[in-house]
Amino acid sequence: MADHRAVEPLHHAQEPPHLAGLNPEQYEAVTAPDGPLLVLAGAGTGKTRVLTSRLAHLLVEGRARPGEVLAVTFTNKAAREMNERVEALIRRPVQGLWLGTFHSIGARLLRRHAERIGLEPNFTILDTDDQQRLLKQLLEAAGLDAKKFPARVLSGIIQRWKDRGWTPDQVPASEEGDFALGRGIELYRAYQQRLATLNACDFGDLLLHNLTLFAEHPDVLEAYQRRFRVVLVDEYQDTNVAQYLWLRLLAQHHKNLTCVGDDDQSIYSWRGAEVGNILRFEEDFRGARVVRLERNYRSTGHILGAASGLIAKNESRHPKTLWTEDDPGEPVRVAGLWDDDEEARFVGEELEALQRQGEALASAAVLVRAGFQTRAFEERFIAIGLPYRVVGGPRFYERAEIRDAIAYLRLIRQPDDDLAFERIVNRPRRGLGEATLAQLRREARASERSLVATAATLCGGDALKPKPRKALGDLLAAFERWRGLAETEPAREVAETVLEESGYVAMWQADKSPEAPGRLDNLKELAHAIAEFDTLAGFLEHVSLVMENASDPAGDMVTVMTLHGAKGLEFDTVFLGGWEEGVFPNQRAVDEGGRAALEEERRLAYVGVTRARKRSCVLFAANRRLYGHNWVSSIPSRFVDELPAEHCEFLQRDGFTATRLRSPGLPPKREGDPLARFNSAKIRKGPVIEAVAETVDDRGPEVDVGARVFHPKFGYGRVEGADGDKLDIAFDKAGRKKIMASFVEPAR
DNA sequence: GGATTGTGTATTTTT
DNA sequence: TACACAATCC
Repeated sequence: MADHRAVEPLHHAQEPPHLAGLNPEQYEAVTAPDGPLLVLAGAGTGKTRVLTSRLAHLLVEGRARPGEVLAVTFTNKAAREMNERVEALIRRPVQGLWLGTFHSIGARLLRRHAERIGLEPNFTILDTDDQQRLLKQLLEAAGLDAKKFPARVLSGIIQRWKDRGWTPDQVPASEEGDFALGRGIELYRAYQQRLATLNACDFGDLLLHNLTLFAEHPDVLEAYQRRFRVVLVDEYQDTNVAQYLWLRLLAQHHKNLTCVGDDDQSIYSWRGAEVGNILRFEEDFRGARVVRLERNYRSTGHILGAASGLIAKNESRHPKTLWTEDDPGEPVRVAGLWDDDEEARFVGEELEALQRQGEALASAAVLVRAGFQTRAFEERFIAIGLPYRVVGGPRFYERAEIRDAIAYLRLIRQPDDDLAFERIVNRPRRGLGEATLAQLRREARASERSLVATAATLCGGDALKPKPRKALGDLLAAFERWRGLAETEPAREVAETVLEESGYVAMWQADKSPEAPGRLDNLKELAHAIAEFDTLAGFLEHVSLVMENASDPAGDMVTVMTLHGAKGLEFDTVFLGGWEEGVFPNQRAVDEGGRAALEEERRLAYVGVTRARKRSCVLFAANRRLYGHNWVSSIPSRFVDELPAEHCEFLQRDGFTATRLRSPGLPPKREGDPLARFNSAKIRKGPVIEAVAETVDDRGPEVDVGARVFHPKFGYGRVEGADGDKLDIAFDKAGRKKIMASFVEPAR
């Protein structure tokens, strides 16, 4: 993203900093008059720079005061960066901007007007874990089999509905799939009711409730419409329908909306993002000006050429051609290897070579499609003592101990937070088990009150056995005490006291598992973070909306992460692992999303290649270990074939390490030239992962994973895997089943 | 009520 | 393989 390189100035030296050194297109975008503006900014063309410069420009020119600017991003990081850069450009702090993520601004608006839609201003923001817990309860209450209908799936369905801006009443009946026997919408409604009772929201609600608020209270909407003279949006290609509607409403009065994005980098459709939003911009906002940024300041000619050739295979896109005045540089190297271990070894050796040439490890990254691929690299890097860091994984606030601690704090702030209560009633163990809890829930439901309120009543009577009654009473008394404390003491004091007195810290101190010390450290870090906040409320908001992984890249190390995680970043050298059919493009994505999903996978490939400034290296392996000891053989990704040959260098066998150590039994013995298979393999349509040789039983007919099969009762399906002589088949109509191989025959 | 054993599942994850 | 969750046992 960062473009710090000097560009020959178009205008003269007296230009203010926010206009200095812009190329003509950037200048046009930054200085464009009021009105809808779409900046189509290819990878590495200075997108963030344009956005921040425009914001600075509008402020400096007095076209808007800070309080009249709404600037939205997707990530906190982007928001922070934007703020810093604007301040750097105009050389003073800016206060009063509405600058933040969609979610944080949605929450801010919602807290102001919560009562208008039946919430209290101190509503809790639930995360995914809470959501699923709640949904699970609802599924159970509805008498549905949690195995067959996992809360995780329902949560996904509801989120997608929310992404499209649908309240339960607005979900079209045709959208009701077969989940939960066609009771999805009903469950969605029940879920929303439950949230309202809990005075809680999930992430999707932060926007959806805004939409409801605006629809039901035009006065509120109008106030904001008038207020926001300027609306700026980053990564517009990633907006979902709800966000689009929200923006359109807010920008409607002044119609002064600037959206920056790149349809070729839309990689979040599975999270509800609609590429259509950016493709349709000119229709949606009449008279919109469109500026294309096509001059790339990041990558060499070969890298750009390879990436452009690849992305040109997509049909749904705004055509654009990136160019650079840079040298062609090194061609993109493409290497085929025997298996994932060898792939990792190859990368390790390359990194060591780079290091010998004086390159910093921190300037290199290994990018993969999915998390499981990082393992081979990690093992190899550990083996050769190469410093690395894996970005991603569970976030700080998703860790169990942090969530527990936060549940205590939430409960102090909002006694009716049943989810928080359930989480910590018995952590540490207080002898309040399932039986007591079930009784509590029953009573609570009957009296339509929260668990804490019910518990208080129950402790007064003799419905509970003495032991649990005492334990529960003590806990409630403790909370009363802590709430009193919270009135006077700073948030950090409160948190520390609570964690001590509740026995929570002691619980981990007593724990002898190897993770325990780390967890205690995390709790300390949490307390440290709280110190920055005056109020518990402020901290909790921060935690649910902002808090990120504490990942300080201390020292010189290689970054290993997923392609999704790499968006917006850049490195001198990038290794792109696992370019095999099935892995990348990911089989499941293609199965579920068809051509559109394939194009998204291709965009992901494009994002990957364009992360590199100087060197890009694409890798694929003939054999790969999936979960433990399942080996799959695969053929190179079609994306490998789509890389224009004139920008690539295909490494020959000589480039590989010839000798290998192999653990017993696995995988298929190497016969002849491993590349021979690749060279002869033509990308085939249809099934892509060839076979799970080890797991298909000899007695049954050999059926390839990925094969289409027919079953007399369940109809057509696709073989997903094999276990002995049973095949794991995903039937088009009947769902996923394990079937004896002899019952099916190849389709057609 | 708590510990233990067994079973099923396994993309991507800005908030 | 690894992990989460549920059924099962003490």
